[in-house]
Amino acid sequence: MQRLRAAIEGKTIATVSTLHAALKRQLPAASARRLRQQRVERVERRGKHQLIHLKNGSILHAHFRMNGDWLMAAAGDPVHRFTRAVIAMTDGTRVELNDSRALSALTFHAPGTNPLPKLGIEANDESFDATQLRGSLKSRRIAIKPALMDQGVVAGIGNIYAAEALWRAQINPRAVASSVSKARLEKLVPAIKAVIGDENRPPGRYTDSDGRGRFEVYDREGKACSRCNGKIARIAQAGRSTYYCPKCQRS
DNA sequence: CGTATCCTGACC
DNA sequence: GGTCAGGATACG
Repeated sequence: MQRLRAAIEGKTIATVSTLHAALKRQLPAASARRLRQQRVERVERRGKHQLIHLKNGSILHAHFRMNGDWLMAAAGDPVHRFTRAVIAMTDGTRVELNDSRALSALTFHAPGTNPLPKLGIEANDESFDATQLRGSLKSRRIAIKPALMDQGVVAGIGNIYAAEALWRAQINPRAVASSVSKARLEKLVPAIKAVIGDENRPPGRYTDSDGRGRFEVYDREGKACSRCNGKIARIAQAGRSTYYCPKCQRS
């Protein structure tokens, strides 16, 4: 996001091209054409969504889903193997939407239209605290983990961060969302802020260059919990894997 | 609530 | 050659 902002804010789009059928479907040539010669006024993040606001009020919306990332290149550089779309600026800067699985979203929105679904509060919002979270969870009788992944509760929490935050706050992922105590939520809020704000965790990278996992519970089934030495378990919730420590994450 | 769909690299 | 993972969406 910061890199994208630095690369294109204040500059003018020359062309936007899609290189993969799935992306072409989302951003047809006619829409891509409407982006030409538009100045990028600002780049905004809302949860996992990235909004590129253009001079005439139209918006280019991007969402990486799981694997996507921006690659910065210059005119003339070879296009990366997994680049699915390219934003070329008039000064020669090139930004590539790199996504091996091509599940990313890239869509055009005419001036005045809202590109976003209903989103909950941002984790870094000042007013995001235990009271606020309790309010959003009050009526939710689903498990806390899928509730956290609901973008309408807190924007930007995915499968991995939900599990990591619950581990930090020592909350059982199966606990009913509406019944999690205020005291636990008081721990959960800073845990979410810490996990989401961890700049050392680039998107789409689950392991360090040396191959060591960088998460406390995610993808660590059967391994020892770093806090209590319990054995990390894996369960399925809402069709997703949930990893947690049954010994120190009790409801 | 659950399940299928999209898509493809990585792993068996 | 088969299975899985992941986020969002659509649907039973």
